Amino acid sequence: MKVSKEQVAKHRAQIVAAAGRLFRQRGFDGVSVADIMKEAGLTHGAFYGYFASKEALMAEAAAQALAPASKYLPAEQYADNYLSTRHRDNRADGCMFAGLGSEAVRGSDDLRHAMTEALRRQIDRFAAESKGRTEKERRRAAVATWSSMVGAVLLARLVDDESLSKEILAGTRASLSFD
Amino acid sequence: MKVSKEQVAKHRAQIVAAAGRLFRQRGFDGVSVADIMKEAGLTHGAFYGYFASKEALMAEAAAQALAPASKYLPAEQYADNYLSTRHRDNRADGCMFAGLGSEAVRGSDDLRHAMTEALRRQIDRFAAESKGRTEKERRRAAVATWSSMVGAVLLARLVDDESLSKEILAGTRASLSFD
DNA sequence: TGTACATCAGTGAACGCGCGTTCACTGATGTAC
DNA sequence: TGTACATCAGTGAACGCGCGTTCACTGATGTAC
Repeated sequence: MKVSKEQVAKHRAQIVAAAGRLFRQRGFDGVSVADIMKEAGLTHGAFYGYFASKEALMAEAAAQALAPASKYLPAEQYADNYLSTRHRDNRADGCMFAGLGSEAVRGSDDLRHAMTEALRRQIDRFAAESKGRTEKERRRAAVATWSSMVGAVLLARLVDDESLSKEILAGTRASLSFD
Repeated sequence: MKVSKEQVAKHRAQIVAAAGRLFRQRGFDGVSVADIMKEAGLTHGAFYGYFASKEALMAEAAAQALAPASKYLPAEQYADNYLSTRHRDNRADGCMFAGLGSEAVRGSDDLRHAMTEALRRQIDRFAAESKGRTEKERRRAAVATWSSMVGAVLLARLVDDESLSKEILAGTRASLSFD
């Protein structure tokens, strides 16, 4: 049955949000269109009224999940949260790069582009709070900082030894220093 | 038709090697059992004479691809190679962590265990060549170094802008310092 | 404001396809004499 | 060393299944009068 325009907008947002969470939790290939639509409270048939393909939703869900956070945190605090066991254990709401990075490498141009733009924002942001006399030095520090944060969460999740996992998070956190 | 014992051993090695390359290149879900067997020069039906399941092969191929390199390189030189565009562009023979990390997180216990053991070896190795007066400090440095190297290759591959990609590799390389 | 009808979001069955896995069969290997 | 036969690695057809996607249909929405 037809549904009001407000419902349509709400349903679209629900689909994108559900996809963002499920993809991060189970990976792009680990989630079916039917899974996403069920999570959004609809049946799978309605999907193609909203998106051209699963691939198109992947790019849109990623762009949405990568949008800048509403509240800004200083880099020190951001790093504390990022390198926490809470983030490590909460893939569904966590970082796209650490959660879907190696799958996204093989993704569509749109997906990779959305991730590239988000990465640029992240580096610019860190550069503003990094040590270094020149802009070049600060960017260099920002790049290294962000690489190590993403790598650390990825490895901390991968490892099957809780104490090694914590060592990775804490060791990486301790090696970071901001302005 | 039956085949000699030498052939059997050779075929097994070919399957594991083909799987290691294809998985890294296209991801676990992007490669079928038939793809692997074709690459190994056999037909798909023979697969289950060698392995109990695709998942079992995933763990074995990972363990094999993670085995310590035959020739040892000093950390400085290892980092140069690791953070090169050559490594970035050669996923099939590259690092398992950067290539399959976010998929392996959702993998079998065996797969994750093989990766954990390889990670331990890598950290021990770097710790031996890291700066720091105490063993604790050297381990901390090694953890941070390895996190940033894995993260950098992952991000350098993901990005759709060649100059940003190179900046990630070079910026991360420049931030590393060994003993 | 009330009524008639065109629109179209959502449903659920159905499609074709590729996947992991199984299996009856084939024919070379390797063993027993 | 030569022959007869049991073994078993490899083949390729077939299986059931879940996937992404399509589509005829339904019925609530929203518009025209």
